Amino acid sequence: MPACQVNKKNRTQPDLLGIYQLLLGFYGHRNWWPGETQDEIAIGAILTQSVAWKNVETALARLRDQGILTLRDIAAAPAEHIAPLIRSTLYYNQKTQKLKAFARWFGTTYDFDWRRMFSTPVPELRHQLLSLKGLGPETADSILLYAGRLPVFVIDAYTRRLFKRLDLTPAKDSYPDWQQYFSARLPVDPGLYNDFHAQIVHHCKILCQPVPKCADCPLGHLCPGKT
DNA sequence: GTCCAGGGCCTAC
DNA sequence: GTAGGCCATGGA
Repeated sequence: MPACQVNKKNRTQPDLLGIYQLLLGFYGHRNWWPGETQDEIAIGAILTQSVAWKNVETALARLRDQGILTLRDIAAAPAEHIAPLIRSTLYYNQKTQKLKAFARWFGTTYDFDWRRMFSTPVPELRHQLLSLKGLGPETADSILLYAGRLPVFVIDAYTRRLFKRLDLTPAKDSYPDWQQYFSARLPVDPGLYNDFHAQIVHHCKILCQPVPKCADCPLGHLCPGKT
């Protein structure tokens, strides 16, 4: 029987910090968002919606090739110029509009100045981001955590998959409930939030796939194999 | 050919 | 409030 199929009542379940420490011990510090600048992090956060990161890398490289490196460039470029460059990220017409809407708002509201933007109180800034068309909670929180280094835990499909398998879930399967579940159980630490989420993504790409690779999994003994 | 990948919006009920 | 369709590429 794979380790992750062990009956859950026979398991001793550690807390979330314990899970993080197991992943950290296995994979090492990942401290990450795969983007060079704050502008790239924000662009990548929008482009990665519902698509594998590899496709985002292709799009970012094409944008760079055309000299579109910043949100100021995105705001200035015509939509018909941007769309073909980001074809690899699926729903490219929608994403072009999302990128331009965010870039325009960033320019008019904060003059493309991240420091100015992140001096806004977090709840107010998050509310502003969520009011933009095309930015939902995951994208907004990715920008706050990874571009702004603010203590906002990001919930994504990987996080839900892994912790559902571990049977560590909030009562309700909604974004705010998941976020509250993590926030209430972890110290307020953007560095921890960053690396924990990075560990989850890395772990899910390698081992906690739709068909899990239980034999090599550092969490296998904790996981009842649920999906 | 089929399935799925780091969402979010909109509509119908 | 919630389920389901839509968006529409690329790699396994």
